[in-house]
Amino acid sequence: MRLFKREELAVDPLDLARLLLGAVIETTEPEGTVAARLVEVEAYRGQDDPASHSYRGQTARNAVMWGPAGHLYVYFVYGMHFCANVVGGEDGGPGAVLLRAAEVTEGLDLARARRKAARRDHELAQGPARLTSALRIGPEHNGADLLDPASPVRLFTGDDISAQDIRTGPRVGVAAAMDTPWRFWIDSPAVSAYRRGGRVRPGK
DNA sequence: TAGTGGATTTGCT
DNA sequence: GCAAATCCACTAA
Repeated sequence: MRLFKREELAVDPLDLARLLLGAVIETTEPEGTVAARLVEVEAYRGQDDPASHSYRGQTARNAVMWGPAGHLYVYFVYGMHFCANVVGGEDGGPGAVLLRAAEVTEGLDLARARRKAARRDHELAQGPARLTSALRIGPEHNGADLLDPASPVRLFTGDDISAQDIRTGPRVGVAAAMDTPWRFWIDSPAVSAYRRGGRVRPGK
């Protein structure tokens, strides 16, 4: 297992998404280290992708998406949760891959303590906000370099996943992207359940 | 076990 | 103002 190289990640998000399946993300805190193997991701591009945060241009929140590949983009959603992305694409151009689900492989006790609602281990990081919660990724990690061995968040290469084991489908919870199958996953109990885009619960 | 309401930031309309 | 790349506690059967 080794850290990724910057040039490996500076590719189109669609290619980066496949690359990240099976890769391992690891966070280190004073209390210990938690590592997880990515089993589900979604690609987000730039101005040609209406579902992307970067579609309408650069803002204070999504500025990291325009930066160099290999950094972490963390954003806040629904007033409660954080989601983590790996920045891809070329410098000066937006692009990122949302980390949706992973299997915790190291630091299980720590992850269980952080995710008290998870009744089974495969639920520890089964979903984008659960993943950040299990790994304790927060706003302080926004813009962190995933390729620096001294960084609190790092990204390692994992198993080679053969193309035939990669499943694709529409992205989850994205109203504007029902016809772009940019969600990628591999068989695992930790893959999150698919939910249709648009307002899931109309009314209220 | 299935269904629903709530927490509460960000940025566009 | 409103909708969003969500999760979980609570309720009813």
